Amino acid sequence: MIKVLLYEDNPQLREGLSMLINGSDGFEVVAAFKNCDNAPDEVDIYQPDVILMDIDMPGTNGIQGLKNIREVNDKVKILMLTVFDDNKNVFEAIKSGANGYLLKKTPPGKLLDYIVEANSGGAPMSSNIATQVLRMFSDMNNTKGVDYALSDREKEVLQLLVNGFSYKMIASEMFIAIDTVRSHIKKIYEKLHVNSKSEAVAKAFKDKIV
Amino acid sequence: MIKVLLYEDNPQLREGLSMLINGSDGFEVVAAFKNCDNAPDEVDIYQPDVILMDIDMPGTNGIQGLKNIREVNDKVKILMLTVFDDNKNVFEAIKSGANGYLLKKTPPGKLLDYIVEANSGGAPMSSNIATQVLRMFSDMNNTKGVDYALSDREKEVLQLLVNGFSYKMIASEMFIAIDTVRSHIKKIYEKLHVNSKSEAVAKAFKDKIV
DNA sequence: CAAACAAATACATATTCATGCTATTGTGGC
DNA sequence: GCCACAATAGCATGAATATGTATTTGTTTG
Repeated sequence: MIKVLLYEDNPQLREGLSMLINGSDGFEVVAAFKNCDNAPDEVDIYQPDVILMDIDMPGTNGIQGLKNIREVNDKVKILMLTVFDDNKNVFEAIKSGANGYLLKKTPPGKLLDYIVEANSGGAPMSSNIATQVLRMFSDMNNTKGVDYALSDREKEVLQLLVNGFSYKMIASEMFIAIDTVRSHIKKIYEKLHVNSKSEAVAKAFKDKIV
Repeated sequence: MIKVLLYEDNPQLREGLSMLINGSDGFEVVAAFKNCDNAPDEVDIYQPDVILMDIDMPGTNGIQGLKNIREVNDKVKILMLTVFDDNKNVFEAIKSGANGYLLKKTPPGKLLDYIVEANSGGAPMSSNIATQVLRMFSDMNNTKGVDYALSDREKEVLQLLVNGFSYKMIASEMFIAIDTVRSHIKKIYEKLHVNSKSEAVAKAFKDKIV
């Protein structure tokens, strides 16, 4: 018997989900609430195996509820439910420890499968969500960054700037005159469209130049 | 009719997969190869919709094959097949543009579902793979970094430094005197063990303080 | 309430930066 | 050989930064 806890503000949908789940063998809705204001306590009381958590709720929303629960319980499986495959929320939910992310339009039969899957340690995701996750993943690790066409020498200087070297230190490190360092840096600023050392350093990090 | 291209070194498995797919309505195996040595050309010739790609193959392996194909074609859906849910390969495959990642023990019926799902833009993953991906994702983004015990005010200042603000700009932005800005920054430097703006900015990025 | 601490303010000074303009040298391509 | 360009170097000037020291005002915590 998989014990399910529901968080959904829409009364019709909450009732519908409860009936669907309670009417299926091996599932039981232990409780259902319309917001997450007391989620951690409720989880503690009802000891569910799986939580279905709506994202958009008045009061404490699903993402915050997820975080609150995860602060005290990282065992219960939490499936996020939403109408949109909103990039920002997906990302936030996943990094906050959600076990899956489903669209509300998920057909009822499939929803039960997903609950089972989550309960046994899987990570059910609606396929467009999964696609999005993979894309984020690959974006995050493949971004070569913009090409600012820095010369080798300029890259070297920028690298040293990033490492916190002063002009003087760069000069002695690279065996060139400090005025040369100045020239290089001026050129770097032009190419990066910045006008201070710290901006250059920040940009170097952001655009993964270094 | 979904056109499938197979890469699998084991002859039995290759035959088995071919028969399964060809024997199902709406699927057709356009070709099957035992390694990826000429994958990009073969993809070009056979124009498949979906590629099933074994990871462990002699010669050019699946990961490399994936990369080679993706250099010339980012439209074809590529499903990786493997016996292990090997962390490193999963990661590498995903960031190289795989559309899904399946374990070989996936039951035949489900495999066909997955092919359909990939063909329609989804990202099918065996559930333990999905779990792993989520975990990687959350590990990667939850690293709070070292705690330097910066005060709220100091964090605010550091944030502005990172955004390339000068002392003067920070002062007017935060409605405080420039001398106060100085004090805050000095304190930040002490806590971060640095002694220049650009070092502070670099450290803020590295340690994900901002 | 007192102690501890963060936030804010002030002043002084040496160093470092940003930016302008100019000029020489070396290298690769046409 | 000439051209374009990167790398080097020099000079000048005003702005910004780093660092020290010291005081006042709130807040939090024991």
